[in-house]
Amino acid sequence: MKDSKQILSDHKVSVTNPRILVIEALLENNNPLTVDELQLKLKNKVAKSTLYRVLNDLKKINILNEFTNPENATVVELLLEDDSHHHHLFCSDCGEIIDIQMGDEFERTLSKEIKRLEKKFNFSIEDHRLELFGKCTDLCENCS
Amino acid sequence: MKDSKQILSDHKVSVTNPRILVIEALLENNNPLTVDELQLKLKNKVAKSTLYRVLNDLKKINILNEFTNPENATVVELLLEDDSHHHHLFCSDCGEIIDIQMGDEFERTLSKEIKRLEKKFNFSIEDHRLELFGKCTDLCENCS
DNA sequence: GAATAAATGAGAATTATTCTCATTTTTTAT
DNA sequence: ATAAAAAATGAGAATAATTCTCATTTATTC
Repeated sequence: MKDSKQILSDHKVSVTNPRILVIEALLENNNPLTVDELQLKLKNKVAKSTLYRVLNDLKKINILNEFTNPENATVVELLLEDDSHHHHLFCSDCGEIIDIQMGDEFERTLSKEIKRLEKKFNFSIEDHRLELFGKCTDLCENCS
Repeated sequence: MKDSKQILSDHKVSVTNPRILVIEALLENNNPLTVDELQLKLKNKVAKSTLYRVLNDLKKINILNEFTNPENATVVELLLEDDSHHHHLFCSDCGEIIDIQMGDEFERTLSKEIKRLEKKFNFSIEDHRLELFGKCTDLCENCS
């Protein structure tokens, strides 16, 4: 597993206990967590205000991705250098969020479309996000 | 312009003044509005609690699309029968949100990918959302 | 290791949204 | 058209998520 202290010093920010604990909690999970789930994992070890501050710190150094699930709860995940571009699949039954990669053909087609839209709307498009919504049919223990 | 009273009665819900005003405010704009912007447009005419209730009512009858902008503010737009499937483009300078349509080739490629992912994760995927982020370079009066 | 700078914890403040309930409006049935 | 019943509204209280404040603690620098 990656070294949380190393991650922090690589990004030239102070290495503190709350930051280490938050990064470790996020590293333990392969998939994104809601802030509530994260808070639970850290129970008592990091103050609520500190947790939010640390999340903002990690966003500032660009190693945290933040988005919302279909219930509008905030979801976070670590984004380390070697993670490649990915999207998310949400289960509306159990709330699970799965990281997905789209195939090359998809990303190529999307790039073409983005070029077209940039011209059409005179925009410079810098990023995109694709979210898929559905139900995990029998994969997960929460969904029957 | 569409008749807001008609829309409500077509969906078998009571035709009330706050609902009419909210629908009309949304009809006036082609692009989505944040709840704050909507509240401003309705200034004094609809109570805050009623506005939120009406938005929930419209969601229940499936004529309202709700999502969040990159600042996590709630954004809403009317979704009437003849509106076709579309996505959103966000300007990070002025906050404008533009409805966009993707070309057929894109949607075809996406469908193929979705089938692949359904098998891979044993999911039934029912919906998707694509969001593009960028800056409108000289289109808009707010962006220099 | 001392001085300086930065981060933390606890809880107050803020913001967005939902809830409560007495009153008003709309619908239904005559 | 009217009365009774049902549903929606307004005002503000309650709740939830997030940010802010500030005295204390912890990290960094030299």
